Amino acid sequence: MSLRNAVLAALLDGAASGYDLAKAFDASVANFWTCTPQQLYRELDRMADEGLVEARTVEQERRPTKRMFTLTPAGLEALTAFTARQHRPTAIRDDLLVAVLAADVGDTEAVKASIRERRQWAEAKVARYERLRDRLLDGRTEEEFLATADRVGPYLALLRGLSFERDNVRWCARSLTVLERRGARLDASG
Amino acid sequence: MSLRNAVLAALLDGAASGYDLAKAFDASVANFWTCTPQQLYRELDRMADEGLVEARTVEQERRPTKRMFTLTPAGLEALTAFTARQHRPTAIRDDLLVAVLAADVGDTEAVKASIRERRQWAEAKVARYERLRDRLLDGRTEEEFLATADRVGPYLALLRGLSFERDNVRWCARSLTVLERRGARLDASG
DNA sequence: CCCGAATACTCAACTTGTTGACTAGGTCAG
DNA sequence: CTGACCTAGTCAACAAGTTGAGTATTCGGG
Repeated sequence: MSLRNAVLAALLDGAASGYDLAKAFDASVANFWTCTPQQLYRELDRMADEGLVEARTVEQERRPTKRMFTLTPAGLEALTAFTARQHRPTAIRDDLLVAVLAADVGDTEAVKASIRERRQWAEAKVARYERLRDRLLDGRTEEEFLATADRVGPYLALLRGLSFERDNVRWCARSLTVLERRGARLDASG
Repeated sequence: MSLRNAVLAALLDGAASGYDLAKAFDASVANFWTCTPQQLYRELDRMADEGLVEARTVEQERRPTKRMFTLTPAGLEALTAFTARQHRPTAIRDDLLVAVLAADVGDTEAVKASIRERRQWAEAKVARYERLRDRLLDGRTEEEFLATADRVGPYLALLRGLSFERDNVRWCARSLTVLERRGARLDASG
């Protein structure tokens, strides 16, 4: 039910095709909601059936026909109702953490490699988010932006994604030093 | 497939019943993997079928009969194989963030209330994790613990949960001030 | 002595999320 | 001029996660 709300929120930025959303998600909503194209198409169909979005088929010159989706008043209402509801806290739900939990018993070297890889990925994500932030700010200071912008929600959501990934980087670095020091110690003693 | 690995990792701490796990999860694995009791029972049955865990039925005096599960060598092997695999990064996947994304358009007051509630919840979680950490450290400094402990994985995973919730608290506070200042400004101007 | 909570599950139905294969033209680099 | 990637989807099947109800006993509080 919540992919639905993420889609509604994404459509606040204007009309989009399923294909657009599949990629645009990556630049905005993906901070906190990922999905595959299939999920999007399915959900968009359902939402169209229920009148939350309107689909217009658009024929194109040298490209496949696409369907553009826009929010309907009913969709906006559903989104507002959603924002008025309570939201349950979530956990991180990350395979890497499960692997770290078992790192001492399992393949420690492989886990260390995974952490290194994750750190790099998170650093890339941080850089990406920072570019997005700069684009949103568009030369203004944060102060100015917050005073003048139409909507601050997307900025706040972006900040959460940014600090999450920064935190990931820090944690990866810390975990690596711990596991490496430990490896050295175990080598020396046993 | 990953609840499975979380269960295997949880069983590293010793035998447990489904019911135990349903609660113990909250104290260790829940940092990064939540589930309902039903999911656990179902998964445990499957794992028993596949020989990853062994179930012993234990009759009790004044309580319902329970089944205690222990890791089998095959289970340990499966867990090791899991730690050797690559793990995909995850997003936060939090309804509250979707609501914040649409906060300007939706019910802003309700979203602010949700953020306040979430902040409190996260603070409670931080306190809980800190108690757990103290119990793990058991009077030792972190340095000492890392040098002497059998397994450091659970500690590292705990640290990730802890910093995640601290980050949540900070973000909630920040978002609240932004939304409140904005509310005041909008009231004054229009 | 009764009510509610805790222990320890089971069964069934449902919604979400994932995976893989398929269609079919357009564009661009080598 | 060919092969790989991009656009813009569709269909089907499955795995994972959620929700709600039901069972049967025991313990503690008022």
